[in-house]
Amino acid sequence: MRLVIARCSVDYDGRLTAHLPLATRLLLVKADGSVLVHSDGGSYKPLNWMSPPCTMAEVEPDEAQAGDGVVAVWRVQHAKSEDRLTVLIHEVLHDSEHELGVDPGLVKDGVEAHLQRLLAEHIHTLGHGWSLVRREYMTAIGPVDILAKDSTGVSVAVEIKRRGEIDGVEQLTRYLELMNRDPHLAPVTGVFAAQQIKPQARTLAEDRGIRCVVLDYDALKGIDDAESRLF
Amino acid sequence: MRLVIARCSVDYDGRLTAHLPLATRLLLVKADGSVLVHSDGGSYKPLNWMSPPCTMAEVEPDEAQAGDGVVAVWRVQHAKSEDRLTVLIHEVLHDSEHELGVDPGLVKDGVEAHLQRLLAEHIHTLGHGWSLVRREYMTAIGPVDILAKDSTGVSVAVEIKRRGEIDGVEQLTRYLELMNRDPHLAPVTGVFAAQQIKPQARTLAEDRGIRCVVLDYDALKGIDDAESRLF
DNA sequence: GCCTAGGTCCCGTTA
DNA sequence: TAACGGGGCCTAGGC
Repeated sequence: MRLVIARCSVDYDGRLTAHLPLATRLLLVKADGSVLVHSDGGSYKPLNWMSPPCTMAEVEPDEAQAGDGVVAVWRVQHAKSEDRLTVLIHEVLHDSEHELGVDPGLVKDGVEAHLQRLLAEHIHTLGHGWSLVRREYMTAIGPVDILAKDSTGVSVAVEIKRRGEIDGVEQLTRYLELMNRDPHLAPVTGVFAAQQIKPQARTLAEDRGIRCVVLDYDALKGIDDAESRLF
Repeated sequence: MRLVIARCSVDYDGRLTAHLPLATRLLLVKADGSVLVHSDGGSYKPLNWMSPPCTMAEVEPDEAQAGDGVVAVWRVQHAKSEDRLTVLIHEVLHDSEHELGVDPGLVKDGVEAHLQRLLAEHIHTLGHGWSLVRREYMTAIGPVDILAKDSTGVSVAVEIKRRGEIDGVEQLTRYLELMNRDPHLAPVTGVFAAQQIKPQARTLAEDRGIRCVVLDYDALKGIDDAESRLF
């Protein structure tokens, strides 16, 4: 990993064109050749960048560039597309190289998959006498997160989201339309379950007879922990 | 901006929990207090991070941590939530501070807004004799990108995307349903215009009688430039 | 302030 | 390989 602090201007040309005027920035060159251009604020997203696979070449400025005060030019070319990043360096304030090695990677917990597992294991939180048929129930247009039966034996398709928005309701609607055409399953009702449900999504869902349920991840995990302590 | 290369482990606890085992990484502390943890590969996204507004405190390791070889602990706490990042530093290999100043920011060209402007100005590329009614035509459920009239005077709602996927077709369908209930507008036909249209989206659109048009940004810009040169 | 829509989205998973 | 769905999404614009 190479770290360079430099006064520079940057141009990106590819899926769009973008330009950064002359200023002092961090240029970060990773071992795989990718380049990030960071300012001293904003978010984790660089101002500009080139993703791997790509190659970086440091070339001499031409006469016009040298006349403008450019001391070096970086050409970063993506290997599989026409995307190109050009850095015109006017002054180098820091330049260091570091050996990092391969990273063991990130371990996550608490995303949608966990919500789905927890809700499947405690399907009775949706209603007394409910039972799980299966998770990831396959249909012709994709998997339904959970298929269950209510206390009267009627099939229920459950769509789970961390944040319930309109496209999640559309997705569940497509599943319900399809499943209700299957005489072995019909009638199938719908439950839209999310940690948070946007007003537009709730309105659309209820307009279509889909029940909305707000999930509490910590409460579900609490039930899970309490039950596992019994064994 | 502070640049630290260190052997460290990192824990994030907030919207989810995540852990990075001990390895050598770049720790980047920006002027606004935000912290990025980068490995020597992957993408522009850090392995872990804390977004501003947040505060970073460097504290002494406790006895147990010191016994594990920890020489310093960074506690990065988000100012408006319970999100917290903890970095346990085992060895510092580099540590430098740099003054960057405020960045003048990025200038972009070629995003959806530009496509919309270009297509609105050259609406005849969709059909001979077509005319623009207006961009961002407001409806009860949101703005339609472009409302136009074809050569016979029939209203056309145009939805523009850089990449045309299924939810764009759903969006246009909702607009069309609503607008066709308005006797002043009906009948309204639909055009789904994008630089690239996914097969599933095309199938769904055509099944609903929506015409699909692939846009060529460079060609539209060429027309634009050619016309502007006439004046 | 919240909410919506777009992104050089990125990135994993799966058909 | 291409497409689809999720993200600690982030970020800009509208109300």
